[in-house]
Amino acid sequence: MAQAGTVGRILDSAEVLFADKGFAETSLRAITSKAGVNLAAVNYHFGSKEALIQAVFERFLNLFCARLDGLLAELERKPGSVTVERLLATLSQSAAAVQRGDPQRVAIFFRLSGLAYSQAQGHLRLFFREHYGEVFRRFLRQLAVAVPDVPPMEVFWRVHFALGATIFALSGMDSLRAICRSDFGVTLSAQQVNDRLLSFLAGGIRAALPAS
Amino acid sequence: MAQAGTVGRILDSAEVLFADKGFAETSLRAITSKAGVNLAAVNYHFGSKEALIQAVFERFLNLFCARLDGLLAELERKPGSVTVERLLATLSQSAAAVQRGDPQRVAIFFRLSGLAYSQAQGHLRLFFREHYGEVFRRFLRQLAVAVPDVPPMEVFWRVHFALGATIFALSGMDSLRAICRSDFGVTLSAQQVNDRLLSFLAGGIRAALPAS
DNA sequence: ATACGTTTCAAACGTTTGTTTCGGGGGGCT
DNA sequence: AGCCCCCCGAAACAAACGTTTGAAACGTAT
Repeated sequence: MAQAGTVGRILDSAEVLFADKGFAETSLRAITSKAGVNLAAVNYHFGSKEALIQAVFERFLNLFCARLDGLLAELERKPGSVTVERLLATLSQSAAAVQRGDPQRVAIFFRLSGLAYSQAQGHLRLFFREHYGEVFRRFLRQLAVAVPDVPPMEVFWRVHFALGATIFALSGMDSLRAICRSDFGVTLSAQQVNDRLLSFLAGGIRAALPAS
Repeated sequence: MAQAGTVGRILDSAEVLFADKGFAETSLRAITSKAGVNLAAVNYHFGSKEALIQAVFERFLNLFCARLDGLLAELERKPGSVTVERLLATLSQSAAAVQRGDPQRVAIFFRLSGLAYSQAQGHLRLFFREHYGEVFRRFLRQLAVAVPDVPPMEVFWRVHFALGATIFALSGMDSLRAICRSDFGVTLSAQQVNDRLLSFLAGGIRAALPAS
């Protein structure tokens, strides 16, 4: 992590600090001193703090979406066998693609997503839709095929519900596991939490439609 | 909203601005000028900005938990008929208790919850557990009864997954409804979104257990 | 009317923030 | 060599922030 150039070191430090404290609560001085670079380097290489935040996201999302796009393309070549579980597992695999050696980066990725999702008032939501909306719609399309009993619009809503459950659960997984240990005396691995989450999501996506 | 005393006006303005821009991005000057009070009033009445944030939450959570506690007590008096759907509806009703005349306050409540959950890494979770853990465990106990096939620890995890889905879906409901309108040409009411969410959650909570 | 505790007000405080400036190298090119 | 372009570094910048201050205004009980 310390070998890369100035730009890489800034990104590495920024993503950790952002995930830890939030965007506004992390100063450029904290980032640059952790990265061991000059304060002015951020504005020189990225232009502004906002642009740095966006760059951090881009590095994650490019990895995630590239992997997801490839896996979806594979699945499209063998239709008929796409199930909800397999599609959800595809998302898991894609998320794992962001770790780049450090397994903790998956957690960082989800925490950043949670931050962005709740701050969505501003530029990040538009940015996401503009740059990665295509992959997202591709996923939505395949999922609609996997659950033919659920109308596309219902699938849309359920995917967003699932997104919320995922981001929320995984961004706070550490504290949840601690509570689970103290309340039930059981320590779950990240993989076990992931399995439970996927079961929950699959059940929700396949649930009976509301009365209305 | 402008009739109440200084303390009330500060709280009213603060919750709107916080929900709109986040905690760090909202200055005390913005709050006090919107409330029409002096800047120093916040530190005089609340002590600090952080204490103000906490006070905003307490006002919401007291309403929510009081209502939830009452409804759960009612349900406990007629056991045997408690279903997942009824328990989830109980939560909906409790959330509606925070609106205090203004229906928009429910959305504010959820947006604040989303912000707090993603911003404070577990700290708010601890605060919540300390102050309102009793009500929460009461709910958990009843839910475990309603789904006897799901072990209590699994219920614990699923409730937190459900919490995430709820907070994130409802805190961004406005933009989601806009996307739904543009993608499907359908405008859903808040009630319709709520019904869909509850179906999803019930399906997730009752889902088949993971293989493990 | 006087005295008292509470609340409000304008002003200033000290810090921290993101950003900018300017000077100095280092390596490749003509 | 000289020139150019890219990168780094220390310092300074103005603005915004949360917080504090001390005095004025208030209602109320003596």
